[in-house]
Formats: sequence, C-alpha cells, structure tokens
Amino acid sequence: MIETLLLRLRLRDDVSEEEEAALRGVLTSTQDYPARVRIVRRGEPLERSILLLNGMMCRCKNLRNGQRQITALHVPGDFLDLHGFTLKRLDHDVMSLGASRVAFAPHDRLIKLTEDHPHLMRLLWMTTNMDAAMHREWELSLGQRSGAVRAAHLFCELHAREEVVHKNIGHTLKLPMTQAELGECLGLTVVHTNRVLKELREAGLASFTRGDLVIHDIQRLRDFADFDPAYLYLDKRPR
Amino acid sequence: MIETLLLRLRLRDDVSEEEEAALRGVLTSTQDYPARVRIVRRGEPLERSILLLNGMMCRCKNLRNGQRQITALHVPGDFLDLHGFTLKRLDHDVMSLGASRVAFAPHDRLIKLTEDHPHLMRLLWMTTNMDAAMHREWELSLGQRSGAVRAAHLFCELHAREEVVHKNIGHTLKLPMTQAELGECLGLTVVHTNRVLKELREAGLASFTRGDLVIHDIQRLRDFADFDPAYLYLDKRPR
DNA sequence: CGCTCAGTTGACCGAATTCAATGCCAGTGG
DNA sequence: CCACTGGCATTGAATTCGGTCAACTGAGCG
Repeated sequence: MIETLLLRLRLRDDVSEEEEAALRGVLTSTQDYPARVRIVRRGEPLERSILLLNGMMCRCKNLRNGQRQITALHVPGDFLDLHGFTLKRLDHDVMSLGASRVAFAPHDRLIKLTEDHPHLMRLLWMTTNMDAAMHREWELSLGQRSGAVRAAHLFCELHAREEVVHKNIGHTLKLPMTQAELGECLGLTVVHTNRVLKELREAGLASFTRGDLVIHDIQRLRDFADFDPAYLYLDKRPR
Repeated sequence: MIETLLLRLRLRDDVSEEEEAALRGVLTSTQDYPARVRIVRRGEPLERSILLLNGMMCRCKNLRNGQRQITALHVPGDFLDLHGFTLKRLDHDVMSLGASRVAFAPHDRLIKLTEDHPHLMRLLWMTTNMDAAMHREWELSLGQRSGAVRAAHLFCELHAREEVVHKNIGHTLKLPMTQAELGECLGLTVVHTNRVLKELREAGLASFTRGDLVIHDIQRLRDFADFDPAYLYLDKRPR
C-alpha cells in the first residue's frame, strides 16, 4: 500500500524497519475517487493528510474570473497535502484527474510520529520541500520558457518522476487529463496548448493524445527542454 | 536577533520560553553581506541554514541562455534555505539584494532540535510550507495574471508581509532592487516592467522608484490585484 | 440520431518582447 | 568645476508569441 512512498523515500535515505512500521501505523482507511472530483477545498480546516496510492491528482488555484492555474501534479507515492499538516488549511484545491485511490493519515498520528521518529519526520519534511522545488521549477518555466519548451519540460519531469518508480517505463506515459488541463499547468489557453502539442508532435519529440503521452525521443526532448533533473533530488544522502 | 522570527512564529502558534531558548541555541555566528552577492550557490553541499536578520535577499534560478527567474523574495525573519536542511543542497542560488545581515544555524544543531523539540520543529516545517504557498501564488501570477496585475499583487504581498512585523508601516516600503530584478520576479523584461510601473503610477496605485515603493492607495491596489492574503497564513492555530 | 465534450484549425488581435536610442543620475578623475 | 563613465530608467517602433473568437470535426453516448 505504501510501497511506492517507501521506495521513493529509500531513494533519498535509509528507512529502517521500525520507521517503516511506524509509517504504516500512521495510515488508517483508504478511499477511491472517480476522475475530476474535488478532494480538498481551499480554506477548509484539515485534520488529516492524504497519500496518493493510485491514479493522478493535482492542486489548483483559481482567479475570481474563473481562470485556473494547476500548481502541481501528483503521482502515486505523493503526499498530496502533507503541508496541510502544519498549515491546517490549504490555499488551493486538490482534485483528482484520473480515477484514484488514497490513504488517510490523521494529524494526531502524525504529531505522534514527529515525537517518536524525528528522522522519519525529517524525511517527510523533505518530501514537502521537494514539492516546493517543483513549484520553483514551474515558476521558472512560467516566467521564462516559451510554451513549447514549457510543455516539453513538463513531459520530461513526469517521465523522470515515473522512471524512478518503474525502471523500464519505455516511451509511453498515462496522463489522465485533457488539453485544457494541460494548458492550466502550463499557463496557456486550450487553443495555444493544442498548437504547442502539434509543434512537439511534428518535431518528432512527443505526442499527447487523449491521456496518453508518447515520448518519441527522450534525449532530444530533454535537449529541447534544457531539462536538468537535479531539482527532483534523486540522490541518496543522510538527512 | 531572532525577534522578528519569533514574532512571526507567535503569530501562528504559541512558542514557549523553553522553545525560544532552544531556538536561540541553534544559532551560532552572524555575518554581514553587501548588496548583490551570491550567498549560496546551487548544488553546493550545505551544512548549515541561514536566517535573515536584516536586509533583503532572493532565490533565483537560471536558464542556460542567461535568463533568470527570481522565485522568492526574503525579508527579515525568513529562513532563507531551511529547506536545505532536509535537501542538503539547493536547486537555486541565494543572493542578497540590499546589504544584509544573517545568522547561521548548523544542521547538526537543527537535528538535535528535531529530537528535543518536535513542536518547534513543526513550526519551522510550517515556515518552509509557507514559502511553498508563496511559490504557488507566484505560479498563479506568472501563469494567469497580466503584467500590471502581477506587479500590483507582488506589491500587496510585500506590504502584507511587512505589515505583520511593523504595524504602522504607512504607505512606503524599501525594496532594494532594480527594475530589471523586479522584472525577474514578475517574468517580464526590463522594458515591459518599466511600462507596467508607469501604468500603476499613472493609475494612482503605486510608484516604484530606485528601491522605494510608495503605495498610494492600498485598498485600491488590492482591488486591482484581486489580492487575498489567505495564502500568507496569518492566523493563529495549534500546529 | 442528435447531443455533448474534446480536439483542431483559421483569422484576427493584443500583450509583451526585441531592438535601439535617449535621458538621468552618481561617482570619479582631470 | 566640468567632462566622462557606467548603471539604471524611459520611450518609440517593429515584431512575435500567445490569446480571442469562431467555426468545424470526430468520438462517445443516451
């Protein structure tokens, strides 16, 4: 159930058997959600955090006029709103993109965890800091990269994040979202997102069709996007 | 020395005398830096984190072609690179904007703190999560707001962050940066930043000249920027 | 079959960039 | 005291990237 999370924590540091047991002990029930439902509403008081087990979710922020920005995408093994453990409410919504399964981590159990397992707590803290690192990379994309490069860069990011979990993912990725939603990640309108995807397709870099991303040439895509995975912190060190 | 940090932590939760003492005990020496020097280089291994006592600093990311994006601005009381405590290196540079003074928090002392003072640690964790919340708001700005609104929103943010520390800040703020650097925060070129500032000035909202920001009408500026300070988490709750 | 939703394309428009020139200091050295 | 310099701010003109509006296609479905 938490295998993906553990795998990803162990990429960055050792996790003892005891810590693993403690982490399992934090989780209570699981729940399934269909695609496109809001899981957490901005501002509502939180008493638990949510671990994504399966599927894909996003965090999004709204402008009063209805414009939306997706600020983060989440894959299995991500704690969707672990930052809510210390913040107690969120500044954004959390919604499912594809059908998803989650597990709940009540905050009182997490508090106990911080008291009994400081090292494990630092690792969880680290995961929220890695989320922030992705936010920063997205800021760089939104502020400085062109639409096409931005899209290519996002594809590289998702590929790299997937690759650490499933070594041989080949060249295809499931992205259960519409072009409109992809545009909300990239800060582009649907129309322009469509043109940018066409450009990447015709350049032989990547094709995105109905929730399936096919990467034709990952190396050329990375070159095109000027992609450096350092910000994903894939190295193992004592923390 | 850490009064500003304490004040801002106590805005969000109680901090006991004992925790205050522990926090003071974490800090070692202080150091002064002139304006415009790089304090931390991306990628370099970190063994301490840095608390900003005075002045202003920023975090910035570079593209290979020299384009830069400033991803965060820091005011006194901010831990510049507390995320480096768990990440062990940064994905960005940290540099001073104006002349600044900092204090150092060695990571081994912070580890001790996580073991002895879990509640205080959760508060420090919270501060890194508040940084991430600002990143998200900047993503929203960069992705969805127009140049002028983006600038106005940033001014509102800085005003609000300053206000919690100095209740009667009036209508003027020190921002020791050039228009070029402001543009790097906003994802705009110098030229367009200049035009946007002119627009805000002529609309009677705010004037930015040589490091001084004068806000003519904070309420109208907030309306113009559609500013909602919720993402700054200025409410007090047990965490 | 007709509905809706996602994707696609064209024509046009506007915000922001690029390129280039000019103005405005503050500092410095003759 | 003034000329010179360099960094920053300002403005204009031309250009481009991305947005807006609108029409059309095609797939899925009741």
